Amino acid sequence: MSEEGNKEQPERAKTVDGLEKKWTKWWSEKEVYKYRGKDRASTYSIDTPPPTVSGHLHVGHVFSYTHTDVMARYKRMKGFDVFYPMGWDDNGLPTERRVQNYYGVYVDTSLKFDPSFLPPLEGGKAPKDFKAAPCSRENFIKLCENLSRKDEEQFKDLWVKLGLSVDWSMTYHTIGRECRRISQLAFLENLKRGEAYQKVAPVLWDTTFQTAVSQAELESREYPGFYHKLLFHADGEDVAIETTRPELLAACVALIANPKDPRYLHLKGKSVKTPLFGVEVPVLFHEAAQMDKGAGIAMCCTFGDATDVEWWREMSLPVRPILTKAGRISSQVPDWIQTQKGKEAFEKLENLTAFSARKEIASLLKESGEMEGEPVPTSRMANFYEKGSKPIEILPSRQWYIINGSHDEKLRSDLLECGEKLSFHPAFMKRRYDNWVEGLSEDWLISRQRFFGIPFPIWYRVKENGETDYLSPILPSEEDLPVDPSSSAPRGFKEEMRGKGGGFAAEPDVMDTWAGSSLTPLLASGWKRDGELFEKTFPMDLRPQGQDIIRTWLFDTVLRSWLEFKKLPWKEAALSGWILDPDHKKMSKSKGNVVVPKEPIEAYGPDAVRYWASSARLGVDTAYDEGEMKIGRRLANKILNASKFILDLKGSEAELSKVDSPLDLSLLSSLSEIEKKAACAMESFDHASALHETEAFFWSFCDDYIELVKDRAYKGDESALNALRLSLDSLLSLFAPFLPFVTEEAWHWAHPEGLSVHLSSWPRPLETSQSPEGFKKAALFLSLLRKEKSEKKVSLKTEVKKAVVFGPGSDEARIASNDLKAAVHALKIEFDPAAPETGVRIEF
RNA sequence: GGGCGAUUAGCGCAGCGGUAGCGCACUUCCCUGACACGGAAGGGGUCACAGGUCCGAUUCCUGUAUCGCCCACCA
Repeated sequence: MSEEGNKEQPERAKTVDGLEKKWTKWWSEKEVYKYRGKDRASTYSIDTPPPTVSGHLHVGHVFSYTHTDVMARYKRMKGFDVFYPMGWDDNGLPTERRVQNYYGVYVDTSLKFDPSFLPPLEGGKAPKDFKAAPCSRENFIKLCENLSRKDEEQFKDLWVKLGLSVDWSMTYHTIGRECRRISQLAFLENLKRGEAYQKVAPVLWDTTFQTAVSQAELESREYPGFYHKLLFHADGEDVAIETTRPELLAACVALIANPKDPRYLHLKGKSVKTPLFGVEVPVLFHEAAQMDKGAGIAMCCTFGDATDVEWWREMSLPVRPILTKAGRISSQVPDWIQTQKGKEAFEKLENLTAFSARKEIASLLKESGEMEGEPVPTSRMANFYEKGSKPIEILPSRQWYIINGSHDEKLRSDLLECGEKLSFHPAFMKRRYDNWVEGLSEDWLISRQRFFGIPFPIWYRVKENGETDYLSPILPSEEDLPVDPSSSAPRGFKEEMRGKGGGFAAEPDVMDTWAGSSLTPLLASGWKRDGELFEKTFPMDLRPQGQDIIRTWLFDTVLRSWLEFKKLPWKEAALSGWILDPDHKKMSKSKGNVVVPKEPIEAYGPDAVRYWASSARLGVDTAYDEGEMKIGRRLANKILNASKFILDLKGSEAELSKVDSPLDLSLLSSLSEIEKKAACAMESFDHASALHETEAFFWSFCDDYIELVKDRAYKGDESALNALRLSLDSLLSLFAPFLPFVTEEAWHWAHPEGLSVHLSSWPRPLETSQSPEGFKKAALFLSLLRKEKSEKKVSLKTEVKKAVVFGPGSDEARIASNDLKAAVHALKIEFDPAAPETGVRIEF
């Protein structure tokens, strides 16, 4: 490096440390990632997954968001105006629970908004005799927004550190005013078109959270239980059934056997009496009764499981619910139990949880001699609400639904058609969508009996007798949205009329969190808010997301978009895999194996962490691997040092017309091949091979090409200097989507007054007169000569008399004759293409 | 029970109808004028198993096993 060189340029860094601060600031000041909004054709719009801000930061976040960012940066360099907003998901149960604890409050929907409300706590620990304070839903939402803001800062900090090229001026919140407005508006549109409806029906019910939940929120878990053999009484005989849920005996409405089962045919048209309670129930026959299960005859209760619901519905059985919403046996003896013995038995079960009632009834049955043998332990799969800790119950209640094709074959096939038209990456992920749509058995239950969330924009008339008339909803007009019906009155009513005869009552429920999330493409692109933006960005180009939420987020979004526009919400869906811990267990908070993303970013640098993430293909579960990050860091440092070497050479320029040496032209051809391969890989969402193609070429470029032309370059050879500079620019661009920091740094060394590398264009392959083969063969022979020296245990710079290069391919390497000679420090070089085998020889 | 994916060197992963690849780790050598947070070279694999198609299969087909995920099963 010359003295003059030092004066012209500030000292160039040798390692990547500290680059992120410099460039994140510069990117933000120069608005490098701003969406310019020219028109639809030049726009590439991304439906970014809004992370749940009340969750803790997790290295898995880094993984999938990097995949998206790589694509965003690639598209930007391809000349697209990238619309890449960020949303914050601050809706839903996790936030609700956090806010309750943090501020020491709970929601009382009967309260009105109090602008001067101050929560009793602000983080910290609650004192011993602390009692949470009630507040209105609106106050609660305000508190949530306060707390979420803090969490969002943390997330934003991470995203910025990681180098996500998000346009931060386009940020949205899922509990924000605009999201509430859009969610309510979209719901009212569904309602208007008859796609949303309410009904009283058995629903999946979580007794811990005391809310209805949807099919999509279920997960099955192993659950221990006992088979109990109960004796029902028929004329002159006992009929034994087996059940794992004897506590529901009082809710029994029938015994069901298979119509082909000879064992029970004689009971046709007869009835039996239940043990303990002496309630008369019919013996009925249905195909769904399995002869080989249990005793082959089952008791149908309202409701033990989905089969009970099926029987109840198809055979018009009565409803005899005995469980409360809290999951306890009700505290009043139901009127269908009429015997004194039965009433006494029921009283012993009152208010017990299902779990305790099971034990109690078993001992009652044993006492009365109506249970055969002892309960037999068994383990079965039971459905749980994914966030719950007790099995789901099925209770009848009034809920809101949105159609999803489960009962509408036309809609179902339309939705399957949507799946056909959407490009899934990787393609096999489509099967999960198909399976889900094909397996839907109920419409989407969207009402939740929670307080925090987006309220339904509905009031009901209250009849003169004080009963709420759910059949006559009162709807707000579009310009009044968002509304909270529990704190404001519908137009034409005074607040005093709330809950009174002739007045109104609010729909107390809130919407499923996915009801809001399923609208992210509408929310982000400004539907019913900014018509111009909407035209330019919707339908969106890309939905990146996790494979675990295909059945929820992806499907729900497709559904809402289909119902609203009869259009797909996006063209492509990119599904990232899981992050596993180094032992290949799924990383999760409960296992305590979560890595906080800040640590590796600080230890290895953001480019290194991005390198690890980018190395994994879409849809492939990937182990957390710091080794891979070390490689990324080494690559980033190498890029810096190779750039430094090239740019420190005197008089280096980047003009193709000045490159005339065949080897240099061949190198550029070889590079062009990589540019094509990388672009092709990127277009098919295979960022990992784009990166690895580039990386492999880059190492050969450093090890072989630079070594070959070093001598010429030092001597100021124009052709070599220009080829080096041209290659450098191209390589920096190829790496830019993956390693945004180090490429930006080196790019600015090369173009001190220039734009960001991220706004430069993706390299266009150059056509040169030389094929790539010459360079490849020269590199091959250089490496053979190096090997020869290494095996002869001499230093690479040891001077040798003669180097002989022979065999097939040696003719093509002739274009590097002088460069090879210089690189191996040979006084003379000879070629012998006639030799049958490829090889080299060195004479000392 | 149905579906989807995986199985290739000690580890992490590519690949592909024609002699098995990359990186890490390992061994040896080198502070060579971009880089020691570096470089050069080397050893290491019956491509899970069994059949089939083919001149030829790690690759395509069928089946089996193991692992992971999704759905169904909850008497």
